[in-house]
Amino acid sequence: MTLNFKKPKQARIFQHVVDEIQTAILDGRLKSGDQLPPEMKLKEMFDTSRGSIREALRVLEQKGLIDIKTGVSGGAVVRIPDHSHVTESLNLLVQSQKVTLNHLLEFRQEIEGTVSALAAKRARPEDLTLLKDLLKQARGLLGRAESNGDKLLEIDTQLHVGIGKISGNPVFVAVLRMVHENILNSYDWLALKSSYALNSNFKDMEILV
Amino acid sequence: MTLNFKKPKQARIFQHVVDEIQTAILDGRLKSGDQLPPEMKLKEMFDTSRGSIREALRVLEQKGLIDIKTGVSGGAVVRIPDHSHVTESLNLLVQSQKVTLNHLLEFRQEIEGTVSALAAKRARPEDLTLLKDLLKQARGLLGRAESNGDKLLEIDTQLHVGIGKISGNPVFVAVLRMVHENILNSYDWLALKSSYALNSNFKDMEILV
DNA sequence: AATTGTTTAACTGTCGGACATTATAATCAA
DNA sequence: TTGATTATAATGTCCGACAGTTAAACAATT
Repeated sequence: MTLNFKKPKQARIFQHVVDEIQTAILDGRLKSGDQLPPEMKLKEMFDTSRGSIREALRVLEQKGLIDIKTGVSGGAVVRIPDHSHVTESLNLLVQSQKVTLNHLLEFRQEIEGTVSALAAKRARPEDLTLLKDLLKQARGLLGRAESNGDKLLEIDTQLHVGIGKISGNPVFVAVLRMVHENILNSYDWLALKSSYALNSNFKDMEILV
Repeated sequence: MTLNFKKPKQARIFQHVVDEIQTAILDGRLKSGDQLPPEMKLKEMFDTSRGSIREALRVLEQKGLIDIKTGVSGGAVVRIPDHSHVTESLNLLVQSQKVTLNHLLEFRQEIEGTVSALAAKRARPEDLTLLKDLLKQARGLLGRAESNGDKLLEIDTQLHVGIGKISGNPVFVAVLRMVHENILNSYDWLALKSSYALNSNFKDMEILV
């Protein structure tokens, strides 16, 4: 037995505030778009100081759970959480070289293989025609290989995330989005536009169409 | 074109402090383990108030870039980055997206299949013996099926996340952790201890041992 | 000499008050 | 109606004070 004691980590008031509000958001008592009370009100509700409330709000903001506006009728608004914050924290790992581009590519490769198989079982006809169309566009752009990098990127994203959607499992969508965006971030994409990467990029989708 | 304007989002001092310190960490001027100056010193260095410094520290802490200790010679210490914060924000994203337990179970099933295959290719002998031992313990506990739920959970976690580690790809580890934690959250785990779920729980590991 | 107990001081944690800045909403003018 | 002006409710920022925590230095006890 390695005797794994954990330090109690001194309870801090702002942390309690964070937990309360976060729980309220996650279990639906606060829905996205809802306004939180102003800081002075929160300060009273939690019986604490404005400073502690503000520290809690900074954390919730960083977690992507609220947005904050200044001015009259401003304040904290519960946010629709999107993938951008996950992407950002994965990006931190990439930048600190804890995760490499190869890790990301390998992960995407593997996961797209399985999700494609799933998607194949569940795809409706209109899904397939959409995919087929996207693939056609992508190949067209690849053939020319000039200025249309932006358009290609857009289609690329739609393809990679699209199969997640077709699979019907939102967990795949979230994970695919996160990885995809980070790959885009760390790629010198244009330099590799005509390389092997793009030619094998859509490999897993082929089985679908 | 969807006309994607972005609001300037009013520069805030703490945000500037966050950016400066984060950049210093990411480009290596601050290495993990390094101590940041105490709040009073930072307040002078950035020519601002202690409150703004503290808000910045809360954000950096939430991002997983620093740890903070109280007491003499305490303060902010640059952290070894790990995947736990990716896991946490993935958790938030998944939890806020109407994900069902079935989605999670399906996702885990699929991803563990692929990651196991990867792990099989890369496992060193000591990895295998460790896995084998864990499996043995798990089966032992399952056979008895009494009080040792906690111990079983611990082994369960080590198994599910362990193959990610063996695969050598930290992205898998983060994602596996996320799925595992979320499954534990939504389960009335104890009620299902002896059900199908646990018996097929380790299926994908079998190919390894 | 090696524990155990005590004090010190350098930190973070918390509070209250004040004023600056921002941007909505109400008011008034054209 | 429209446009400019003003109030005002909120966040953003600063300061000063004290409480709580703990590593380290020191003293006492065996």
